[in-house]
Amino acid sequence: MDTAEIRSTYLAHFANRGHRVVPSAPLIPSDDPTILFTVAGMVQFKDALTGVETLSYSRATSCQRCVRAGGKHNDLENVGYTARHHTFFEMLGNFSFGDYFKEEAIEWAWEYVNDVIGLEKDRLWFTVHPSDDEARKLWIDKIGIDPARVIDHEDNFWTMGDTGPCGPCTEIFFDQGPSIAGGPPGSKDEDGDRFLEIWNLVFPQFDRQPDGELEPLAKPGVDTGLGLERLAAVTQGVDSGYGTDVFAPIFVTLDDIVNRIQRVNALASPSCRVIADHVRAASFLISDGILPDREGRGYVLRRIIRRALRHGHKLGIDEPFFHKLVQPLVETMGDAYPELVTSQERTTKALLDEEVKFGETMQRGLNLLEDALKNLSGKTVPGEIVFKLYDTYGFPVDLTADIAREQGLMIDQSGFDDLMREQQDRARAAGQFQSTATTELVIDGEVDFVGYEQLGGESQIVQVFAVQDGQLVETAVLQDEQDGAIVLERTAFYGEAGGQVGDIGTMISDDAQFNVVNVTRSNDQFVHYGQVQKGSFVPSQTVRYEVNAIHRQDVARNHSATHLLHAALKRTLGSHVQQRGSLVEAPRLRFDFSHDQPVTDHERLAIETSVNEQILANAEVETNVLPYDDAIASGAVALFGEKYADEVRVLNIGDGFSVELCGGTHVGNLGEIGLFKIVSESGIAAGVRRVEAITGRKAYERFRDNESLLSELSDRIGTSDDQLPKRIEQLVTERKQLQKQLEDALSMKLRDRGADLVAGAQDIGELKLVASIIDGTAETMMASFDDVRSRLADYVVVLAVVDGGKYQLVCGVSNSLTKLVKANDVIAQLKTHVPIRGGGKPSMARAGGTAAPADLENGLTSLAEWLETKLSE
RNA sequence: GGGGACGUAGCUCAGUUGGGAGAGCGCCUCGUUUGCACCGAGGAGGUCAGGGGUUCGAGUCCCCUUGUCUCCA
Repeated sequence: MDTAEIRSTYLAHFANRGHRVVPSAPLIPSDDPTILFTVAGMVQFKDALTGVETLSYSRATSCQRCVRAGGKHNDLENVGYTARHHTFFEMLGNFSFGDYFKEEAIEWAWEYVNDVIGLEKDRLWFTVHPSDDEARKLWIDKIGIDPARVIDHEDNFWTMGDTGPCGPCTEIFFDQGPSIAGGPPGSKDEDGDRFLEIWNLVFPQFDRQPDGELEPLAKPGVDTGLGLERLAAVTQGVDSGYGTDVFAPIFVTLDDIVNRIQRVNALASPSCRVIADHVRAASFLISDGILPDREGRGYVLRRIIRRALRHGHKLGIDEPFFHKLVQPLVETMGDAYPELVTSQERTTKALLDEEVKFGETMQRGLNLLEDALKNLSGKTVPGEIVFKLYDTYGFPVDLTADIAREQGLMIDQSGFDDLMREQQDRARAAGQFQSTATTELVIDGEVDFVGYEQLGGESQIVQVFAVQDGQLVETAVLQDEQDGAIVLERTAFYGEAGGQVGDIGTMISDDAQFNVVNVTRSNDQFVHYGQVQKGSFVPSQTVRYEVNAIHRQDVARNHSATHLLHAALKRTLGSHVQQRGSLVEAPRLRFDFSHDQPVTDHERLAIETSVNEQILANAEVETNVLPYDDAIASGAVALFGEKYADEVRVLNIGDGFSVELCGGTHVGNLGEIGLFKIVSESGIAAGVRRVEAITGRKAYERFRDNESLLSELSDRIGTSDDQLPKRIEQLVTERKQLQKQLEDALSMKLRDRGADLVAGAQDIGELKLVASIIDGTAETMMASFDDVRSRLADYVVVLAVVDGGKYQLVCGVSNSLTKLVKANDVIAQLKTHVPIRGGGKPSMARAGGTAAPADLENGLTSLAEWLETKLSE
């Protein structure tokens, strides 16, 4: 049975048993910061399994793409050396959210492996948790398994964390026969590949308390995971996933590449297996929006790619090859994963780029290593050097060892390991951020939101809250001048969501007024925060509410503009652009998105222009409410990390320019935005850029201010606006020329001064002493200094200028004399007369200070005498 | 989230307890030569990533910002 058939028969098997077939979630978990990647089928159902969330169905089945290559679930190092580990694999699963339990789960699993796949009973083994009599009984009595093949195993207990849902599990193993080493589960040889775990059925039935107590869960569930590659290997009679049909075209290509260099059976070569595995992980990660990067998920991806490249290098491949494997991968998996096909070009390019980049890193590392080895004494390369090459320059440790070995050297592995451990400890210690457990207000009921159509109306108050000690507390009456919050039956106020801030406005009733300053959501209720202006408010009271229309309109402009910006970014920079954060408020908008380099001026202009063209075209903003699946099928953009209801609101802005799911408030026609202007672009995290922009009134104000700034500038310079750049250019050039002329003139003048200074030199024995305070700056002093020196053979020259109340001194001694007199000694001598500081080399020294002129004069005069005694020593 | 390294002329880079901003290639002018990186002489080109601090003096030391490379979580 080929892989595609296993996939489809599995999903059909469970669909026939009332399961909703749910498509594979992306590899990036939408809203789970605790894991790097989707590591199992249950990841997308976590909230449903724990009862936090209720779905419209209680049974689901899926074929989930998974990556285990970083964080807690990390199989990276094992890949290639065992038959069963993959960084990328597909997990078939069926799930019950408080619906069926052990009996059905075990029965249906058995029907699948036995009836559908046709695995022989006497090749299957089972494990259960020692405490789980129920599961053991089901296997033996209901299914009729030989009790000797149902093994108790302490490990068969699944937990999600230290607390929370957990429960026993039962596993199905397949015996691949005596030709492969290994023993049945529970035996001492269980780590071998002979007995292959193919399916794990987990039964979350307890809720572990902080004190360790296991409390029975009200609605126990089922969560199973069947390894697709393993089952395919078993049914196809091969000893590992690498031998199955999904891998075949990859190995054909790989065989072709490698066998140009050496005779290798690619399928049996660990290096080739690593490469074949990693191209799947890398390609799927890239198609799910990740790019090789320095941090986080992107870093894990980079490690996967570079590990593959290193194995390619080991095989003797010395040119980019990895990207060539994308094509054969798409051939086998493109049907099941259409996103692979659409991203094929992008994936190939990303891999090729990374290959080139890694080549540069390797070359740089080789140069550094060569230098380090040159200066090495002894036979061992110190751990610090190995570590530095790896840590700072990314040069693989095993490669360092290879090169060292070629030169008869060893590397200090344990020294390296120590440093590595320090690095890990440091990072781990710093990574433990405290959980900010804020007590959130939870309010039941659902508000009737009429804010899309109206800005005002009447409603009854449901609840009122007062602020006490910084917290909201429900109260019977909200008094005059009190800060608090009001919950209404019906409202037009938009509650903060999706990056859009809450509305502001007022509530009025008879003699009372409440100013709303913010509105947030609690479940399906809206909480209107604010202050009582006069009177008081109580539940059941009827109020007239009024949203501030100007604020609403400013926000709407920015929100619609945000959608246009998002679409323009995608069109201009590429489809890898994903929204990473968004803030929409009245004065401005802020949009964070994935992009791995700064946006160039040119791109920025193109984006801005594109948005403004849409505004000028003034299309009507269309809103439709559709079933979620229909909306996605029609190409609407949904956001990672957002949960959507079955019915969603789809905004079509600019006749299809931007089609996005959104619950926010928008303008009616794009022209209302007026003008869109990007005011800043910056990086906020690795691979994440931030754009801030303004629209409407703010954009106009900015335009107006810039206009007046411009006319002020042109007034000052005395030219028209459009001539300003040219005129400034002229002025700058002119200034440069004048400066140069001035310098030339000065140096002409100083040449004469040089002659004068030499003429005034004192003879001290064989040498000439020049010691003078001259006019000019530190800069011109150096010119004179040069000039004087060029006119003399054996000399001591000291020149000084006064510049801004400070002295600058320079002292030079001809090389012929530095054995007798050192320039820094001259400075030291001067220090005894004048409070200056400085120093330098024997041939030249510099100093400065804030002495009175007379002191300096005295100091310089004293030098002649000092020199004479010095020379006579 | 925590470390390490780097940013100097158009390009590749050097710059040693802090003391006058450099080399090679490229470019321009002149000369010589005219077949394989021609040669010789002269010249232009720099906010030493940006900002702040310490200092008489900062490319060099300290802090911040920004960008690039890299390891770890």
